[in-house]
Amino acid sequence: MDMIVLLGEKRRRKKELNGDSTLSICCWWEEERYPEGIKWKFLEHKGPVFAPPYEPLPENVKFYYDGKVMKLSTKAEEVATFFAKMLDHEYTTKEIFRKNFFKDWRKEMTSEEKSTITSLSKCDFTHMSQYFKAQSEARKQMSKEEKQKIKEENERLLKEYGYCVMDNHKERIANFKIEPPGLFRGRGNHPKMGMLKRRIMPEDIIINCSKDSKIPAPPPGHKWKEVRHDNKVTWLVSWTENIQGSIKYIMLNPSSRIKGEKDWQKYETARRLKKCVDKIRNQYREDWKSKEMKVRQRAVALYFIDKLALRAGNEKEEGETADTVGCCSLRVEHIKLHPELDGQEYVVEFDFLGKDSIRYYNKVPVEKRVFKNLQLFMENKQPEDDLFDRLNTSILNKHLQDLMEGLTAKVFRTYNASITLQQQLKELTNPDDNIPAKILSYNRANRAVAILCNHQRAPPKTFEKSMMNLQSKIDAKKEQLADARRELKSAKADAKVRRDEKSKKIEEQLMKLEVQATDREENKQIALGTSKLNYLDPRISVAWCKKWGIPIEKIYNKTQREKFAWAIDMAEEDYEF
DNA sequence: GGTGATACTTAGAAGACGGGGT
DNA sequence: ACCCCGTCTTCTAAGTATCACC
Repeated sequence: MDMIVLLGEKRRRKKELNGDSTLSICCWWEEERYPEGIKWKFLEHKGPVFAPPYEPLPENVKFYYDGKVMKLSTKAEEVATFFAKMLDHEYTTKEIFRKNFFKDWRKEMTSEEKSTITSLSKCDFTHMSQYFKAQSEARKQMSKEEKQKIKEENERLLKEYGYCVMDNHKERIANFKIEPPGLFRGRGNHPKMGMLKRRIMPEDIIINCSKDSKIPAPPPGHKWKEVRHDNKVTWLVSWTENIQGSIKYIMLNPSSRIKGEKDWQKYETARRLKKCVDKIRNQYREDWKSKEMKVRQRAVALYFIDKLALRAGNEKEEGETADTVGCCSLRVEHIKLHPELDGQEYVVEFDFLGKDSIRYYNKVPVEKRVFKNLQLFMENKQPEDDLFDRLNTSILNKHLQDLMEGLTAKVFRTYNASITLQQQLKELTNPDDNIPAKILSYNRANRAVAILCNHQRAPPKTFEKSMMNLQSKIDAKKEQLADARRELKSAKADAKVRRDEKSKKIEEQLMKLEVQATDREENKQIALGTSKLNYLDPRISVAWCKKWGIPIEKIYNKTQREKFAWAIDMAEEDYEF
């Protein structure tokens, strides 16, 4: 595989540089890799950190039912506090949320409570809510020493539980704290919103570690559900969550060998797709003409996945989650066909909710054949029928596997994201620009990818204000520049040079602010982080930084540099995706 | 081919932090 | 010294994909 060749090449280069006859290994990416399936040989950790136990409210904090003070049992009170803490959120006004919450809350009540509390609308949590607000206010007002104490306690916890040993490395664990109990908040219109997420106990926990490691001890008086020694998986701890019945895991940080290697491999697969994407595109264009309906549907779906970077679209259990779709699960109601729209022919209008209930809205001119096929697929169907009724992700991925080893639908997103970044960087970088302007170009290239992948964010609540602030800074700077120029004009010859330098400096500052304003404005509803972290081959960015003399810190923050350490070490300025 | 279980990646929001301005 | 705002970090939900079993 390419990776192995690259590995050897890099080592050789390093060896030559060092004049070293021994092979010096310093990082995981210079190590030998395990055979398929084996994830580690040694794994030792301290187990998870549990959520702190519930602390009952002080006596003076009251809950009212139907206008009268009511003392709740500890269990019922705990669940009530979950609701009280969310009182300001619009969640708590939603019918489904209230219904689910009330149903689960009642399960925690004593029989007396159950018979008294029969209506959520008669419950008054405002005093409890005020108490929590005062608490968080008090936390902000804590003295330096108190804050320091908390910080030290967190550091101690991190030091003790935040790391594990996997083979020869001490690795950071991503999420060593067990999720605390609370009310489930789904995204979008989730049928289970408001349900009680129960407290996880040691008896729920499966520990995974190696036989010859020091096995973590359960909290006193408790037992683990199970201790196993499975080195075919990467997780350290797992438990089953009660809302969807799905399994949750404690795994390693992105900077770890096990995650980094996989990430690297992901980009190598995408690069292999680059080599055969033309062939695959020709193939699916041919398949638009197939006699078989199944093949045509597959070919049109693949075209969407490739052209529009849609997700695969697995089936979901109805009523268990928010109603969202991806490519294969698109329904007739999610597209509109326009033989002609705004002077363009064969336009498909997409409007559906994707992952996290983020809306995908796009009007796309397509080839005539695609358009005709879509008309065919929609014939005699109801709006709620599947658009691709002969297709699912399993069929699609099986086909992709035949086209290229390791090819799945998501590889197209990775490939198209990375190749777009590379192209856009080539197109947008102006060699004469200064560093801030070059970074604007980088962000614009990144933005092109985020738009392709439909990575949106809610415009920050303070967006307008922050733009205003920036604008007033710009105005002030302009004023300053005008002053400096007047001074320059009237300055005596011997002071001219000094004055000129001053103007230049102010000019540069002004430009930096203006670039910042442009960047922020363009970024109002776009989230760059997701593509940067998950879709863009980091070696493209590293190479770009090297080529133009941009410090890598301008592109990646500390966490990102840790995650992409392999790429920062590996990529040279001539790297090509 | 369908189905449920499992393991892993990808995702936006919320909360914590910290640096610059006053 | 404090506060405000942008950035970083954490949190955990929501996807993708594969596999065993029928």
